[in-house]
Amino acid sequence: TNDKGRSIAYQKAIEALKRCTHPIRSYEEIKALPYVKQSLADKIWEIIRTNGLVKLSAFQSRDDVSTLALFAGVWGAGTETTKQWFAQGFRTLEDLRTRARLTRTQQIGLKYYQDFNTRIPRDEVTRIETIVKQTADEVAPGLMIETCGSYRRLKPSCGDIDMLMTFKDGKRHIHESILAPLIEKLRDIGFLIHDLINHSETSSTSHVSEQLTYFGVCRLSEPGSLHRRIDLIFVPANEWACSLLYFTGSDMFNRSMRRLARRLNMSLSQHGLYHGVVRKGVEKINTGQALNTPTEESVFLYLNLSYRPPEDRDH
DNA sequence: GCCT
DNA sequence: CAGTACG
DNA sequence: AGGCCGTTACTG
Repeated sequence: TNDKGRSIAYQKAIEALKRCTHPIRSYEEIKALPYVKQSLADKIWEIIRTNGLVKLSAFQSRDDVSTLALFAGVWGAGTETTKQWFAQGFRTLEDLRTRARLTRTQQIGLKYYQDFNTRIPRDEVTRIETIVKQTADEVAPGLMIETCGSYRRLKPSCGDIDMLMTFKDGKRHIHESILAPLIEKLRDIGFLIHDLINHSETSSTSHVSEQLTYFGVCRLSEPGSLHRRIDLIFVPANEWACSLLYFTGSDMFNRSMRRLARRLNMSLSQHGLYHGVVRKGVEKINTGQALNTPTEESVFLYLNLSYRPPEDRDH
């Protein structure tokens, strides 16, 4: 439903369950897990006992719930849009295609609905990575490129491809005129099929950061290859570590690390780690000072955390 | 829904 | 601005 | 009781 906080609580409980290595024998053992109390323990116990959950089955078979879940698979459509579509009487993807008013990105999201919702095997990500790196060597030499996301966390399959880039020579500045050719070349060789977000060409006047974002759709030339979501992010060298941290995730890991930073009167984002931050409620009175973060390890150190390699960052 |  | 997206 | 990530970034 709309309850954001509850959804987060459920996710935390799920992660706690995944972390639990020993077999669960009793109701009390469940309740002893972090983020699992009465309500969730009851539900988990029912799942263990009956191999299902009456309330969940009833929920999932509701017409609105299953339709909203279907529509949520369209990239570019979120809770509000899917609710609107349902209210307008649409029930199938064909309804959306023929009758719904779609934004440009939603049209792409719908067109490749099946492909985007199919996981990408590691070795395909590796092949895609190779193409981007080779092309970068040709048209924008001197880039350091790291494939992040679940790939860097060593997952056997990935939802999309996340590639982070900066100049090996930290003194060079990220600039549209250098990066647009890379996107263009990738398009020319038939690798990039569509743009979803292309900051490298529509350089906005308002952006203060040097970060450039490209979200698009790519496909390997081999017959039968699916269309894949690819994100290319270009960052200045001084933001490399925090960007690497951010782009590697997982999302829950990032959020807990940012919460910790906040508790320590610091602030952490993909741009950097700041200390001496003064907040009053939600707004910052003082933005604090940027800390020098040459490596991911340095960020862990500032936060008094022992280092965790990417494969241990699922939560 | 759980934590502080 | 609201909505959606990224990890 | 109030928070649950980011003064995150982009679209329309």
